[in-house]
Amino acid sequence: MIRTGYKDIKNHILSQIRTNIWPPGSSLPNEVDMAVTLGCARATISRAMRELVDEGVLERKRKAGTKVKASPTRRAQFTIPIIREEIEKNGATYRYDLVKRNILYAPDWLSSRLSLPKYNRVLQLRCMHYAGNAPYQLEDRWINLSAVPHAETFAFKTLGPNEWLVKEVPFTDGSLEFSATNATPYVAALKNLPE
Amino acid sequence: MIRTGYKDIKNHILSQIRTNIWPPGSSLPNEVDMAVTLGCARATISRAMRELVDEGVLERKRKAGTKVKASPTRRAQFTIPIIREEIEKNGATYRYDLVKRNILYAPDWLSSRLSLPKYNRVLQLRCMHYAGNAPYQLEDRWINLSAVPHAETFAFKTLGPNEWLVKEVPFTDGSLEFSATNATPYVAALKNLPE
DNA sequence: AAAAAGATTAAGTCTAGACATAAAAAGAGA
DNA sequence: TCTCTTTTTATGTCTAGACTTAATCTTTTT
Repeated sequence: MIRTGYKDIKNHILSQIRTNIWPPGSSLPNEVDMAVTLGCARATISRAMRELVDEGVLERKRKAGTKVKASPTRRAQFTIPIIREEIEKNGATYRYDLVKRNILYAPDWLSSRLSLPKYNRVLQLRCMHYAGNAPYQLEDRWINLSAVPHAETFAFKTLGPNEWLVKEVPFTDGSLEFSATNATPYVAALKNLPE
Repeated sequence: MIRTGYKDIKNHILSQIRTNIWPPGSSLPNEVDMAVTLGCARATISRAMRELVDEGVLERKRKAGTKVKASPTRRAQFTIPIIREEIEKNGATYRYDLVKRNILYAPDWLSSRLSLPKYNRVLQLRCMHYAGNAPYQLEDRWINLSAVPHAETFAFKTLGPNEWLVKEVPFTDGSLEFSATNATPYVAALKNLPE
């Protein structure tokens, strides 16, 4: 091994965990010691460990040290596609059509779900996305006009709301909250979900 | 501002993006310049930018530089809960019960879904999870015995398979594949999903 | 024995500098 | 004009050292 990079360190740590030399819950050597035994700088160890924390493998606390997570967090990550990209990736031509455009006060079920104030104006858009000539997806979207007021002046005739929002309101903080059900019964080594 | 940390840099970059000074697709100053104008070391800029790449806000390429992602990747991240933790978090007492334990050859629908070889032995477990006295969730789990052979000798009488697997098979690579449907119609500023 | 004050430790971060590497841009030659 | 080679440039990574900070451990005081 010519050089020990942070990726080598990560792999080393993972293999120690896999072979149960460092079982779940156990403590790892501290950064300084590990840097000495593996022959690299502390910063390199630090980066490797930090990434493993991000990946849900390790836990760290000041002074207490670094531990293998007792119950490793299983994280799923997925990308919310822009519909156009999804369709074009499959080789079909994308077509967009606005079916309905409506400004109204948020109905109760919506304002309670989003904890909006009473009488909050929202823009309702109903759009069809076509793959070739076949209807692909019906999008029913509600935009909070007090958060994105200039959506009111845009017609959404040719550009879908998702793409418009992505372009016009480049970045907004906030958490994406949604519910997903019906995981398929699944097996693979140890990873699966209750039905 | 006493010191400019990498978090300050991140916030700075994000605010430049939000205010459209650096619109989607545009290039950011290079690390060295930015370090000079913001008064910190290049490594600090580098870390800030690297994290923003991880978060799907920026794109970087050697020599080409750093750009604001044109269509920011919306990433959703969620944690697959250990059922016990989920129940106990809500204040109820957790109880586990094994309903069925069965070793068999993987049925066709399963082996094709997981591309297992023909005649692959699997362990089927059906377990009830109770919150207090009320049934909370029925778990139907299939474990690939050629991947985790020692699952065969464990009875799963008192400990559920999820927790056992997490403890016994500390870490395994592999991707978690699953399908989720029925996103709730949703609004908040710009974030939502097609129904 | 309990509470408060202090010491110690390990992670968290920043710096300045170095070298590596991918890719774009510029130049040379056919 | 096209292809090949060279240069340039911005990111990627590593290092050694310093300082900060949260948390634990120890000691002292009540």
